[in-house]
Amino acid sequence: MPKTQPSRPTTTGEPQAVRADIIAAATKVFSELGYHGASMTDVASELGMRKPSLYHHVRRKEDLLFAIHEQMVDELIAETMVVFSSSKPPSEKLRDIVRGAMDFVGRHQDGVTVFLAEHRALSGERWSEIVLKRDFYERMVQGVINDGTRSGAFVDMPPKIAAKAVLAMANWGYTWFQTGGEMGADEIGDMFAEIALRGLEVRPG
Amino acid sequence: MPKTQPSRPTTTGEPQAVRADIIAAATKVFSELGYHGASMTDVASELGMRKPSLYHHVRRKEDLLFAIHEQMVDELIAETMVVFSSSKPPSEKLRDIVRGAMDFVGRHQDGVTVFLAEHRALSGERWSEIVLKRDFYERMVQGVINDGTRSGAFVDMPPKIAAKAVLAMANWGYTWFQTGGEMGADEIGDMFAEIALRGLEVRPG
DNA sequence: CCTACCGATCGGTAGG
DNA sequence: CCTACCGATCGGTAGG
Repeated sequence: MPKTQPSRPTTTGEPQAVRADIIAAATKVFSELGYHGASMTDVASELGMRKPSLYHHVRRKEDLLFAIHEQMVDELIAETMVVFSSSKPPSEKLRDIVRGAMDFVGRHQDGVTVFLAEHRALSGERWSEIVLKRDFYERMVQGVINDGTRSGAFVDMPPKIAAKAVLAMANWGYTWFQTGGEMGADEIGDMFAEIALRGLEVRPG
Repeated sequence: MPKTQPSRPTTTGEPQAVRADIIAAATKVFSELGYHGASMTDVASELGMRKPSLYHHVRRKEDLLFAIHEQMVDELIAETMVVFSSSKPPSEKLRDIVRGAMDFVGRHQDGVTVFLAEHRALSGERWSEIVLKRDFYERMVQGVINDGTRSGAFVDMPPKIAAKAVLAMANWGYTWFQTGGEMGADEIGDMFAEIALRGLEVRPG
């Protein structure tokens, strides 16, 4: 009795869904065990397949790590660009940025965990590529803060330090935020934005 | 009948300097390569010895990870207890806490990196032990914020969220602070404390 | 006898 | 998508 041929011996044109599933599985597994603590067998198991089958779709383990990083930073930049390009005043832009950052952490906690804590295994060139984008994001935030300072809305403080302080609140959320916990990411984002704005805004008094 | 006890590799009999050197080496190596990315050979090399010699002093790799965690959290608690137990008002205590936290990051950047990013490899029991101490530290900070809110000095905001926001600034510093950079940890700590206090204090106006 | 340390190798598992 | 493997390296330990 001859067995039926494999239904899908395609080598070109990987279906988008397959790649997305693989990245999603890798994101979950890497965030739980850490990049070096997770094996490709773990990722394959998450997908219901064996390691050699996974290697049919992925060349190297590091490629998955890079794909996760790229996905996260690209999406965060895209969302923040909308805010940055608006005609709102700096204080409202900063509020939207802090809210958006915390919301992003809530929506992509596993991906953010990998992005913020698992970059040491990336090659120098790939890490540089990610750093370039990450710095672009940070410069948008610094720009908003700088605009606020020059318009007299914010206190005079080095925009780099102020941006680090403000983004830290949301970034750090990846270590403790619980989906389905007492408070939602949106509520927490509102409070962080409140603290950040009170901390930076010049108020009459 | 009593026989002479063979000298086992006990922690108590170990010269303090040797153990301190080993923990220092592991801290450096783990922070650079990550716990799983670093081998015991790497740690041994850092000490100028071979791996089996290192194993004469250390039972398991995980013991080193735990020792680093314990050292960091114990020292941070000890330093913060002094501030917490003082008779200063909440706003000044919070300023000292933020300054102290950032200063701690500057003085122990490698150790803080391991403490904040490399805990997944700890066993459940040992991680629970660390979490207990970490939570004790956080409750001190929450207590200061709560005191400030009840005395009318701070705005009314959930102390847990406010503490997360304030501590995030310093914690996040482990990812970007550079010893010998433009600004010292003390200057950055002052600015973070300024943002945190402006963000939480109720000011007339 | 002790310590500190060595070269060699154990059972398993990593990425491929 | 599988079984069957590889060169290397992992954490940990043997005897001397």
